[in-house]
Amino acid sequence: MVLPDKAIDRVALYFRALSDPMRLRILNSLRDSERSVGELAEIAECSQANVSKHLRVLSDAGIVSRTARGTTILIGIADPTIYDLCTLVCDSVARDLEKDFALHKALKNAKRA
Amino acid sequence: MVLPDKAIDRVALYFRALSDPMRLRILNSLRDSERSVGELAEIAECSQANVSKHLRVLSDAGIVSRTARGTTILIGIADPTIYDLCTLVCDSVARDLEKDFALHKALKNAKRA
DNA sequence: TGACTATATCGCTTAGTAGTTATAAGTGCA
DNA sequence: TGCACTTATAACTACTAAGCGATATAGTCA
Repeated sequence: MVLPDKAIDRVALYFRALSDPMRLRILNSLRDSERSVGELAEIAECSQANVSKHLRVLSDAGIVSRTARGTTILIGIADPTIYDLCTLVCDSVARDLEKDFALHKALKNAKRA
Repeated sequence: MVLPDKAIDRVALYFRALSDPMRLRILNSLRDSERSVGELAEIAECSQANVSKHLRVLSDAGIVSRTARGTTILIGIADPTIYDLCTLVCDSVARDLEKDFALHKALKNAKRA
């Protein structure tokens, strides 16, 4: 498959939006319900200014949506695909960790022998 | 779902490995077959040193494997999951672009009216 | 209108990373 | 042993991004 450079850049940008622990924490806390910026700051244990910047990255990537609700802004998931992505990656990471663990165990056994 | 911080960091690292256009190009050219570092540098139009660094990032994330074959090193895909990921993201990006396009068209029509 | 609340943005510092060139390290071969 | 070839690393520059505090903006209510 040949992908045009622009598409590749776009895909890279999407992955980049998901490449920060703080942003993943934010997304994780949006699984069940929408939340205000303030709530997210509290949950993610992070300053409001910082959360706001991360939300900007996420909404630029089209992952997150904002809805003005009175004086607050509700943040929700615009693209549920991310949870499929995260599930895939989690599985992959888990397999990797198991492999590490198995290797570690094998080394320990080898040393004992 | 509550994820431990370490797991989140690991997932973020995985996404980060996929968040660079050059690395995506490299991975894209590994779809059909393994390739040497030199070949990858040629395909991706990028210096050998740079490719080497990108490959380090990819193999640290467990995405790519290296096999010494004589004097060269063959790079292959260790975790085919990435292609599922890329497909999902490509679809999502495509939807987004269509939305942009529809919006653009609507705006043009509105202006004309 | 003015005070209050919620969110976004600015300026700054620090850290990380993509790219470069030059060089080192490893392997196979004459 | 020394040469050619392939890959990895080091040192450097330039750029990007994360974090913080302070400030600006915008909506709501008295």
